Amino acid sequence: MRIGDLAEKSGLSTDTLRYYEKIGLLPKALRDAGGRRVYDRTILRWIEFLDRLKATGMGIKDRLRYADLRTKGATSLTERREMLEIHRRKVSEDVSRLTEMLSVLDEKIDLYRRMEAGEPVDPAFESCARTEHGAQPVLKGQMNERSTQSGTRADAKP
Amino acid sequence: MRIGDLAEKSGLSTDTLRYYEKIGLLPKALRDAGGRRVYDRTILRWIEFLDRLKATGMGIKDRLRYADLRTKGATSLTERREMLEIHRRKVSEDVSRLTEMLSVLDEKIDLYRRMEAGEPVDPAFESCARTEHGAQPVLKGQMNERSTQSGTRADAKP
DNA sequence: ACTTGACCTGGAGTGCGCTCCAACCGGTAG
DNA sequence: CTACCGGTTGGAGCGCACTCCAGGTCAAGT
Repeated sequence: MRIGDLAEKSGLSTDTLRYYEKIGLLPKALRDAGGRRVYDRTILRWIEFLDRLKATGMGIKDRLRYADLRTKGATSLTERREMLEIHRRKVSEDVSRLTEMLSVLDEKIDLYRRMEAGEPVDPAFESCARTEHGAQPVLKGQMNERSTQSGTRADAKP
Repeated sequence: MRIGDLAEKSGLSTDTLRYYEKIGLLPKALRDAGGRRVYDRTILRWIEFLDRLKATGMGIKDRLRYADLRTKGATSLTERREMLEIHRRKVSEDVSRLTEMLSVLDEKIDLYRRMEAGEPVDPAFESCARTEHGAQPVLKGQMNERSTQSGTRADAKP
């Protein structure tokens, strides 16, 4: 399997694969007679796992650290487990944050929908979708693009 | 309220606040006699919401787009709602991905724990934690830092 | 009057994570 | 033989999202 095939199978570009090898995320590939990288399919598991780490917010440095530990074999098991546990906690926090956001979005989408329908939405307004509220010029009129701002300051950056 | 206070209350740095204003995420602040930015606490809601969008993976361009729509008032309600709906879908997908990862991590952490305890873990090995498997040099010996690699290849760089 | 400190500006610098490029090489098909 | 494809390298460039800095202004405290 050469780099092009691996790229196709892994979903990463050949550039990215070489880059990952360069920085040490991927082990240095064996070469064929012509100096071209040759891969065996087991690398796909590792790439897939790396990808998952990345997709769940682990930065390159930590992935690198993990990759490095992995090359050290069984002696690094504990450290790797600890890294995964730390990551697990982060992912779990992310899930909470995102889930919370889902309901904020639902409230807001619903609010907007009601406003679009012309429903009077005023009292609960702020408490209901306790985030920012759509628009500030409730008093319509004088609301062209760049109106509401620039108290002092006449230049700034035309 | 001046920029320092806002920074403290919002958790953003003064630099970031000015940067956000420069790119248009925040409306141009009013100025006091001395040319210093003055904020009123309502801006905090908006910042908080922006922060949530960011924390849930919305890039600056989209936040900017949303901010821009917001300045247009009620006429942009539908577009804003559509943006939020699209974002909602993304967030929801992220939750799925992260949740999936949680179980992958749990399996792997558990596997590592069992390996640390010296339990024989071989048959289910690959299928159980169907990702990469910890270490390849099961045959220990000759495993110093940079051993396992560089089959062909003797030069490479100089 | 002077110092301090918070603020102002434009612009340069940073770190991440790729992505693209020029210039070259090697194997195969026509 | 030659064209072409897919690989090789080192290094430059990019987009994002800040972050830092020099050099300056202003207002309030001692």
